[in-house]
Amino acid sequence: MALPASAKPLRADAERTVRAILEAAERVLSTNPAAPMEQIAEAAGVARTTVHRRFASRESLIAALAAWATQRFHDAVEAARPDTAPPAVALYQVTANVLHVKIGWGFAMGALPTDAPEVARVHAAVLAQCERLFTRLRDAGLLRPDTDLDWARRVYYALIHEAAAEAPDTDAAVDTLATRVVDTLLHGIGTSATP
Amino acid sequence: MALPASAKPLRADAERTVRAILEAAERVLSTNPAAPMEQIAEAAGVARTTVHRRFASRESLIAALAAWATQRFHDAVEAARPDTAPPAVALYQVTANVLHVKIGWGFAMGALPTDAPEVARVHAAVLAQCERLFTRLRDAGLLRPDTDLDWARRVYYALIHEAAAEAPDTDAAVDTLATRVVDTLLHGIGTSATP
DNA sequence: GCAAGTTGCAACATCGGTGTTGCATGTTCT
DNA sequence: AGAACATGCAACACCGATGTTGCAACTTGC
Repeated sequence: MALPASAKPLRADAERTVRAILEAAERVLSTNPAAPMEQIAEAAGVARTTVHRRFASRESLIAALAAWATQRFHDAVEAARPDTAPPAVALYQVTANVLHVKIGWGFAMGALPTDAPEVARVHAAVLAQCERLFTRLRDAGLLRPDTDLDWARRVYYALIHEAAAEAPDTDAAVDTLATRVVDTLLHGIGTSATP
Repeated sequence: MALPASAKPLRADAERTVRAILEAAERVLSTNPAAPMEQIAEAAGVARTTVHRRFASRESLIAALAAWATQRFHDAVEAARPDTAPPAVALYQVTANVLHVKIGWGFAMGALPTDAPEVARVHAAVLAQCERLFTRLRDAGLLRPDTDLDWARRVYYALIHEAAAEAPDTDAAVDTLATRVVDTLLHGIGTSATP
């Protein structure tokens, strides 16, 4: 309906504007989800009417933001080849890749109602991917045989969410965070092994 | 300013209304933080004007909701005697108590801007309490000596948040969840001990 | 039972955000 | 250079949420 991408080949000029608006929306809405269009426009360095020209309604802007972030999310997971790489490697790689995206698009990825079927579909796909990866990890003996995979997945998501809150987006920083996330996920923060 | 408690001894009648409104606000706002006062009033079974009579503005309703939940939060932590009980026991007890409160007041406790100094103060106090408990756990040899206490605390909060998402508020269910949270916090979901 | 307090209802004023239009001034692309 | 496109600006209509008031009917507490 109001999808700006793949509808008409936008002029280079306008394309930059769209990007600026999406990035501004991420920044502004992450600190105040109810912020008016005016603030987003201002943060993007454009007039309010321009925002409305690119996104018919506030709703469609939100939808586009969600779609954009979701696509990046999906790409980040796929790039780690979670179905074919050795499970331990895949876990680390997925973690690092997703962290990289989530730093900078955290709001759009997390605190956004995914009404759009497009977005929900991708999220479901990634969820299934995650489920498969965890199964492979369990079969490889890295997770306890009786692991509740749903709980495991939710803990994993939560740890990534927490780690992403520490802003820096350097490659080194991302690797440090990913290491910490994977280590905490597998071993917790305690000293002893599982009883 | 707009604190309905301890200002004037409200009539039993009105007290019930205030409670109903706060509970309704929790329910409604948790599914839609931007929901209009009308919906909250409807959910509470009162007229919109009544809500305005008890809470001068939307802002003050939010503030009262945050204050109410924060108080319960604080009480839940204190009831576990985290400074005097054996650290392992305290950890479990705090977890169970907080889970009990967080199920049912999750929105007010988590997704609420804590502008009020009252609320911020209590949150800071609980945070310090948590820090002390984790130090005691570390000194008791239950956490690795090199543990990043800030990361540990954030993981702990995140796990509680996740666990609280599973609605049931039975004593048995809370104990099951608390066990899972503590176990995951200390040992993660992997098989082997820390390398 | 009576006074004080509480609620629902209807009506009103107000405000801020949303979305639209027209036009003049740039910018892009070929 | 010229056509097509993009943007800023100003003005407007509109809507829904907020907050207020007055009054009649009811409940609570003593």
